[in-house]
Amino acid sequence: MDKRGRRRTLSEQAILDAALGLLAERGADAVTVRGIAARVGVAPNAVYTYFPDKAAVVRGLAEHLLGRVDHDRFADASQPWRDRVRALALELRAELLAHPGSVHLMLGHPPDGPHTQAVRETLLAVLVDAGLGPSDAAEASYLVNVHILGAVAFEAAAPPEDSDVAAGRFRWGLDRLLDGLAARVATGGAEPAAGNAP
Amino acid sequence: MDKRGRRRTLSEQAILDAALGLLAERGADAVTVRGIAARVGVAPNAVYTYFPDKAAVVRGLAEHLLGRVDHDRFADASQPWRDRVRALALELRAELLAHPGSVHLMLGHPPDGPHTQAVRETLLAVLVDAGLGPSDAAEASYLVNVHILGAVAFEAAAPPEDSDVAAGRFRWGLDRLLDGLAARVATGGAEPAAGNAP
DNA sequence: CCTCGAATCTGTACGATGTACAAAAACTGT
DNA sequence: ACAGTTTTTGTACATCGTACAGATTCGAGG
Repeated sequence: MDKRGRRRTLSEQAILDAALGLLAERGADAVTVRGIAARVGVAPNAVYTYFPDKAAVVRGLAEHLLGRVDHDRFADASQPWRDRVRALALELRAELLAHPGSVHLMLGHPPDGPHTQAVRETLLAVLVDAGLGPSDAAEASYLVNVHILGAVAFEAAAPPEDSDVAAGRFRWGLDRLLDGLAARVATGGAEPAAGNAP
Repeated sequence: MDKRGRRRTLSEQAILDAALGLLAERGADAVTVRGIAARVGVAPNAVYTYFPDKAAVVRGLAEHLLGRVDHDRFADASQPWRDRVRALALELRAELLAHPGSVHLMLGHPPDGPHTQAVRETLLAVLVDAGLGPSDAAEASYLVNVHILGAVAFEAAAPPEDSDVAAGRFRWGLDRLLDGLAARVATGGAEPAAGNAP
C-alpha cells in the first residue's frame, strides 16, 4: 500500500461539519469556502484537497442532512401506508427546516449520493406496499418529493407570520395528495375521477 | 410640475428586458448588474437609479414573467374546473421553463407584485368555482403553486434525459393532486378518505 | 538512516460580483 | 445666464471562487 505524502490535518467530515455549523448559525449565504476553511483553521484553498469545488461540498452537505433520517421507522408494514408516508414527509420537512437555506442548496446542486437514493427507495417501497404499480409508485415518489422540497422552499423564501400556519398548509396539501394516491390505488391504475382521460 | 434634472436615458422596462434577455440567452448566472448595464450601454451603477438593489431587479423580472400569462382564458366558468386548473398550471410551467433559472430567482427572492397576486387570485377563483370553501380554496391554491414551482425547480436542477418524461411526471402529479381536491369537494370539507382524521 | 518522491498546505493572485461615495454632466425653470 | 436637481460615471472596497507555484511534511525504498 503506497501511502506516501503528508498526513491530512482534516477529514471530509470535518469540512462538512463546519459547513453545517455555518449553515445553522449564519444561514446559507455564510456557507462559503473561506468561511469553512477559517472554521477548521486552515487556508481557504486547503478545502480543495478534499472536494473538487464548492458545489461538491454543498452536495456532500445535502447528503449529510439526508443521512439523518431513520429509514427503519417507515419500514413497518403493519402500519397504514398513509401514516408511513406522512411520517417520512414530516421528518424530511423538519430536517430541512432545521437548517435554513438547505433547500436552496439542494435545489441549486441536486444531490444524488447513497443517502439520497436510500430515501427515494424507502419512499418507493412504502408506495409499492400501498398497492401502486411500479410505474405509478415511481411517479408518486417523485410527487411527494416535489411537495416536500417545494413547500419547504416556499416557506423558507416567504416565511409566514406564524410557523404553525406553514405546518398546517404542508399537512393539508400532503393529505390531499395522499387522497389522490389512495384513489389511484382503489381504481387499480385507471383514471379514478370523472372525465379527464386522454 | 417640476421636471428639472438630466433626462433618463433608460427605463425600468429597458433594464428588465435586458435582464430577461440575459436570463434567456445565458442562464441565471448571467443575470448580473454589470451584465445588464453593459447590455443597455450604461455604467453598472446607473442601474441603481431605477432599482434599489439587485434583488429588486430580480423581483421585477419575476413579475414581468408572471405578467405574460393570460388570465381571461381561465375565467370561463362553463369549462370544468379541473381543466381550468390544469391549463393554468401547464401555462405557468411552460412560462417558467422557457426561462432557465427563473425558478431559482423566484425561490430566492419571492415576488409579491400585482401580477403575482393576480395569478394567485385567478387560481383561487377557479377553486372556489369548483366548490371549495374559502379556507380550503386558499390551501388548495397554495398546494397547486407549490407543485408548479417545486416541479419546475426539480426539473431545472436535475434535467431528465427526456423532457417529455418531465412533462409526464408533472401532469401525473397534478392529476393526483386534482383527484385529492375533487374528493374534498365531493365530501364538502370533511375527511374524505379512510381514517386519518385528527 | 537518509534520501527521494508524493501528498498536503500556504501564499499570492486574478477575475467577477454587489454596491457605496463623490464628482461630472445634462437638463429646466427662474 | 444662472442655479438647482437629477442622472450618469469613475473609482474604490469587500467578498467570492479558485488557479498556480512553492514550501512543508510525511512514508517507503535504498
